[in-house]
Amino acid sequence: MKTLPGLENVQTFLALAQDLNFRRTAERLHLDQSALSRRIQKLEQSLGFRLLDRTTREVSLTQAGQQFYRDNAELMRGYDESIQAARRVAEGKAGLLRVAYMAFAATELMPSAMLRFRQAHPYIDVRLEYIRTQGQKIALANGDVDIGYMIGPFDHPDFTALQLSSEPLYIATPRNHPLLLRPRIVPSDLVGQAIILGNMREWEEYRWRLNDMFSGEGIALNVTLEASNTLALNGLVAAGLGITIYPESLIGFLGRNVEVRQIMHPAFRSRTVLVWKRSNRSPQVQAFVQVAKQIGVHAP
Amino acid sequence: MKTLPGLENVQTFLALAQDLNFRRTAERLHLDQSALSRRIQKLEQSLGFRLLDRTTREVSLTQAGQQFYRDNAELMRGYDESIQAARRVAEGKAGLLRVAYMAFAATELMPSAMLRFRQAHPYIDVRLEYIRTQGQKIALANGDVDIGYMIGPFDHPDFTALQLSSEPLYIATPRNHPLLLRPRIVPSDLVGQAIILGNMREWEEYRWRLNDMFSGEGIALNVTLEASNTLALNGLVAAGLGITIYPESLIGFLGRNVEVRQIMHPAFRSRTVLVWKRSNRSPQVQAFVQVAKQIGVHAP
DNA sequence: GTTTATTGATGCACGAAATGCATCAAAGTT
DNA sequence: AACTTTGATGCATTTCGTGCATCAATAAAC
Repeated sequence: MKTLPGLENVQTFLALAQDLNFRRTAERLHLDQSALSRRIQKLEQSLGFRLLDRTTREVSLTQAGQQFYRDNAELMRGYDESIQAARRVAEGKAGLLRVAYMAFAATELMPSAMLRFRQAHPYIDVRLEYIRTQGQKIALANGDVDIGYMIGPFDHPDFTALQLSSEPLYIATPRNHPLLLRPRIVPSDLVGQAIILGNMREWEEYRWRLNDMFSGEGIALNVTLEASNTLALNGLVAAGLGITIYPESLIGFLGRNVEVRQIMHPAFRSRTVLVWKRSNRSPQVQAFVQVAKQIGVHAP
Repeated sequence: MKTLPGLENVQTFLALAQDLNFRRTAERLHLDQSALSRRIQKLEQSLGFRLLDRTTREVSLTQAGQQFYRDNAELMRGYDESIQAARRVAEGKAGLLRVAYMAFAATELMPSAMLRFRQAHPYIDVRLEYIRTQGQKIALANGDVDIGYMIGPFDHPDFTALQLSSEPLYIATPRNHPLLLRPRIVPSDLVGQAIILGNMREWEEYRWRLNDMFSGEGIALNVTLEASNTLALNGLVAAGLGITIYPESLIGFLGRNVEVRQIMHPAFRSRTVLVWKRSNRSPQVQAFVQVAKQIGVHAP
């Protein structure tokens, strides 16, 4: 391992960069001004370039100093977090696991995995967070969460994705809808049907997938109304304004004023995948994957 | 600024954690074994928990030590990079800017912005990378790139998105196609047309957007064939197997054996947005945005 | 224009802290 | 049972960082 220059004094530099005044900073660090002056000199010398321009009257960051400050302020925050993470582990908590989930995993997959996970690993702290599929990809890449339940498929070299379920889709209609008379519903039955869906902002990924399924069958997805929440969606359907399409895991949460029928078609399914960063080899993640994969129902 | 414990000795710990042997590591660091032993003791003491289990015969990382090693190996890599970045700045290079782009920005937007950027900021190194929209979101979040041209719209609190262009879509048909007889092409003309598109893996975002436009008009997007590259796409269209849909910026790259017509509809357009992390305030990014926004054609 | 106050840098003596050497106890190997 | 290798520890030595006093440069005050 190559030894990195100046590491000892980075904190000192950061403190100085904050108020750009040797005497004040020195006082704040309970240090003599001369000592501070020399620390910075030493840091600059070991780096090989200047971080600060100093006249006898004022101090300012050089371009390089600004760059160095931005980067290292961030890194020191990261170091602080790494200590806290390790301390949690040392204190018997086997660590922290941050799990993201979206609506389709919220009713079955996530809760039952969580139940078994808590039993198997009571000392791992779990932090749950509701994030939609698109946001999860970003949160995972950022390291804001460790693992996420999202709408699949998801394919990316930096991530591992494990398909947990593939559930059929259902239509939800008003109670007296003509479609209910049919013995079985297939996609072509939906041609020309007025369809009500959640709006793009909230349901982006799901709607894209639906669009894809429909166009795969050569059927226009005729969205006549959008709703921003599930209650409104249910109400609009019950009132006879159209039908909606729900994955199996959510139909239990529809009101009794609507009827549901499964769409019988191999492509009309919603897949849920568990995704984590390939580089994240923490035991918490591995343990969770182990548990979660046993919960997967209707797995591929 | 709170002072962070143990920072001086983290590198030493990392070196030791790599071969888990005090004597060998000490030698590698040109240090006495006793000194190394004490450094680690001191680090552990300042952290308040053990990092290593040591018997007189073998050394192993504790759980906390593993966690600490994983996190800090990463951080030290980051520190090394921060030095190099600052050094580049110090050497007169005004820094490094990593730009990602996708196909639709590759012909006009990105190259002309790049031209003007190099003239205005000759000392900023630019690294260009071809990444598709979905991958860019992840690369941005990871900090692998600074800024990206992607298919819009894109809305996320962590990012700033600037719409640069909104270009019309065109159909590309074989030379003798009946649609060419119409005075103008509107979306409803495409009902029932056999459409050939790039496959999902490569064209995911574009296809989703197309799906969305079509379903917005209540038209089925009837994809009869998929191709994995542009040449094949062009060939299949020319051979009369169907038509394809291209944004304006790419029609110049189609062969002479196909004809193009603009789709006349306000929603049938492709938007290109420039996206960067809101937290990334580096002057390179700001400078690039400044230049790129002046290039934007047909801006909103 | 002179004085005064404040800035960061520097010479020097001191002291804390890290190092190297020698040695020890523990544990596997022969 | 003798030997080797492991990491820990006591102690003398050296290194290195610190505080104090002071300096030169510069801006503000008079």
